[in-house]
Amino acid sequence: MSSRSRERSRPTRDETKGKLLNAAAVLFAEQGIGSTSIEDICQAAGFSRGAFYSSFKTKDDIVFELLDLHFEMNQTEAERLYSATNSTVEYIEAMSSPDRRRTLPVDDIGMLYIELTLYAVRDGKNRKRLVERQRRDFAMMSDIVERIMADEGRTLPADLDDIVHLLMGLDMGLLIHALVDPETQDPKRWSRIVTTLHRLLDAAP
Amino acid sequence: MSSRSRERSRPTRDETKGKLLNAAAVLFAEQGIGSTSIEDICQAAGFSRGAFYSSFKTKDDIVFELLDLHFEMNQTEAERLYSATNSTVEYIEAMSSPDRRRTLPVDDIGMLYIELTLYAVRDGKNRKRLVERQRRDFAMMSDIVERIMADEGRTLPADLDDIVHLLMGLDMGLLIHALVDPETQDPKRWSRIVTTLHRLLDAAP
DNA sequence: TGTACATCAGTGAACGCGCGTTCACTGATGTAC
DNA sequence: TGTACATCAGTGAACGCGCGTTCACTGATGTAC
Repeated sequence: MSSRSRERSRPTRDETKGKLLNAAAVLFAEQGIGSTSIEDICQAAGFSRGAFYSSFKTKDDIVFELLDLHFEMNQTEAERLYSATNSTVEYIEAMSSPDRRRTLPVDDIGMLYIELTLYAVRDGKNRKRLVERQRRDFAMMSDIVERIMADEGRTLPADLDDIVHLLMGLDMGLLIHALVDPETQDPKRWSRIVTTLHRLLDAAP
Repeated sequence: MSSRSRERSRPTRDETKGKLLNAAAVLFAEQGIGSTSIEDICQAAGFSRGAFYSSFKTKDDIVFELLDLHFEMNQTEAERLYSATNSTVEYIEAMSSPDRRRTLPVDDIGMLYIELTLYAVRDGKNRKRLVERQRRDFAMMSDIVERIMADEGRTLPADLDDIVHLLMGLDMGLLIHALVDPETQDPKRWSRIVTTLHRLLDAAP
C-alpha cells in the first residue's frame, strides 16, 4: 500500500511506459523507426535513456508493443462503430471520420502503420504476430459485411472474400496515396467511394 | 574512339552504375533502405565503396534514381499493355500478370515501392518529385479509364476521379496486404476483383 | 601500328559520428516494527 | 504516527560498433603524334 502522508513526486511505472509509447508513436510516424533514436524518444518523453531500458528490453520491443496497441484499438473502434450505428450508410459515414483511425495520438497514423508493418514483415520472430493480426482484421470485416448483408436481406453478387479484400485493400491504398499527396485527397472521398460500391453491389443482378 | 586492339577489361561507367542500381533495388526491398549499407550494395554488385561515390553523390542520390526508374518503367508498361490488348477483359488480365510489376529486377516490388515512397515522403527536397510522379500515374489511369469507356460506348455511373482513386488505391492496398500475408493471397484475386468492378459498373443505372 | 602521356573509373584504408545497449549509482517509494 | 531499512525506477557516463563519406592512390582507357 502506498503511504498517504507523502506526495508522489515521481510518475508511476505505467505512466512512464505510456509516455514513452506515445512519444515513440509520434516520432516513428514523423521520421521513421530507423531514423528515430532511443535518445530521441526519451528526450521527447522527458526521461533519460536508462528509463527506456527499465520499461523495454530493446528497441524492437517498443515497436511490437505499438503494433499490438494499434491493431487492438483499430479493431475495437470498428466494432464499436458498427454497434453504435443504425444503417449501412451511417456506418460508412462513421468509419470515414478522421477520428476512426486515431488509435494512437499520432497525426499521420497511416505513416505509423506502414512503418510498423514494414518493420514487422522483416522481423523473423514477430512476422507471425503481424500476419495473425491482419487475418483477425480481415475476419472482423468479413463478419461485418455478412451482418450488413443479412440486415439488408441481400446476397453478395461476388465472393465474400474478394469483397473483403477489396474493402481492406482500398482502405489501405487510399491511406497511402493520401500520405504522398494530401492536397489531392478529398476527405469525403473514402465514404463516397464506399457508398458507390454499396450502391453498385445493390444494383447488381 | 575506343581502340580496337585492346580488349576491354573493365566494365563501362554505365554498366557499373546499372549493377549498383540493381543491387540496391534488391537489397532495399529485402532489408529496407535504412538497413542497407553502401558497403552491402557495393559487395552485392562486386565493387568497392569508392566506385559507389564515383557514380552517386550520396546515398539519397541512388534512392531517388531508383524512384524515377520505377515510375518510368511502371508507366511505360501500363501504356504498352493497353495498346497491346484488344478488350478491357484482356487488358485487366494482362495488368494482373506478375510481370507487369517487374519494373526492376526485384522479387517483392511492392516492398521496394513502399520503401522508396516512405523515404521520399520524408525528404523535404524530393517530396515534390514523388507527388508529381504519383499525379502523372493517376492521370494515366484516368486516361485509360476514359478510353475504355469510350471504346465500350458507355458512361461512368460515378465520378471519374473517384473511380481512378478506387482503382489505384485498390492496386496499392492489395499489394501491401499480399506483402504481409502472401499465403492468403490468391494470385487471381486482383483480376477477379477488377473484373467484378467492371461488371458492376456495367450493370449500374 | 606503336609509343608517351593524360585522364579518370575504381580501390580500400582512414575518419568521425551517432547509435543501441550496459552498468554502477542515487534517491524516492514501499515495508516492517 | 515515526523511524530504519530494502527495493527498484530512473540517471547519465561509458563502451563498442557500424555507418556514410573522404581521399591519396593505381592502373586501364583514350588521345596525340
